[in-house]
Amino acid sequence: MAGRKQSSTYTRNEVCIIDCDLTYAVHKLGGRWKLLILDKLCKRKMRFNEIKKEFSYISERMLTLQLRALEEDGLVKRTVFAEVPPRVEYELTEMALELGPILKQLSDWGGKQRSFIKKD
Amino acid sequence: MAGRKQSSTYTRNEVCIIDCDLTYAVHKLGGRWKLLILDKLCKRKMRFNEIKKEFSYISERMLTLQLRALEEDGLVKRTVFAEVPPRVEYELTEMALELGPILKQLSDWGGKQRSFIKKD
DNA sequence: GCCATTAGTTACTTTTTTGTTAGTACCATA
DNA sequence: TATGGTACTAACAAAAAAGTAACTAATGGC
Repeated sequence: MAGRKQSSTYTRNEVCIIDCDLTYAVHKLGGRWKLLILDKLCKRKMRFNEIKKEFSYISERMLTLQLRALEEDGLVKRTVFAEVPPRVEYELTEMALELGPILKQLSDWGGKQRSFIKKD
Repeated sequence: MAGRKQSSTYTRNEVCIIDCDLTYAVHKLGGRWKLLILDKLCKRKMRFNEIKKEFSYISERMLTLQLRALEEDGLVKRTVFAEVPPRVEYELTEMALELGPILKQLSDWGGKQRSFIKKD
């Protein structure tokens, strides 16, 4: 996100893609781990290491990056407790909760598409 | 899609991501231009160059790649007419049409999220 | 024979995204 | 004084996605 060339075609196209509400939305949810994280958090608030343990192979760096992006986009609320060792809790915002039913439908569609493709 | 290392963490994680119906679905729709193309095609069937003209800055290569991926995933039907110069028409499949209402909701959510974020 | 037209393909470069590894701060406890 | 636990950060490397530019096939009309 930081340190991009402002004039590349890549960036110019991104601007036009973000212009559309739909591609904007997918852009916001498109990180590799974001939806999986949201899925875990919709059950309950979790600490950093709890989330990490849900995904065998995610690196701490990636988890941090994805969580920060979700926070910046108003989908996740991050609460830091002034303790040692540190405790940080993550939970979904109202905005993210509204996404739930839509993602459920998308998930159903995914399952259907998958089995449809496999038939061939 | 072709020629990937089979053993990288990237690929191993992808396997586990594709395992989930939701992330699978987003994976299928996640190409930069795919949703924009679907959006145009849901109005009417179109020829290659017609689609191209809808997007000022897409390259022929990218358009080809995205269309082929959509075709492979059963979202777009490609019809080649045996004429010279060639004529090729693209149209949505039933599977893609079912996606319409879901994408509409996602688009609405995107608009809402965008204005919510801008307020700060 | 030569050109224009459509829908591509190929080889290559650029940019972004994801992953690896080692290290940090903090303080309570042994 | 050393150790452990949590939630990170920084520098770097690997992989994928996107973009650029030049080229192709086929044939009807000139």
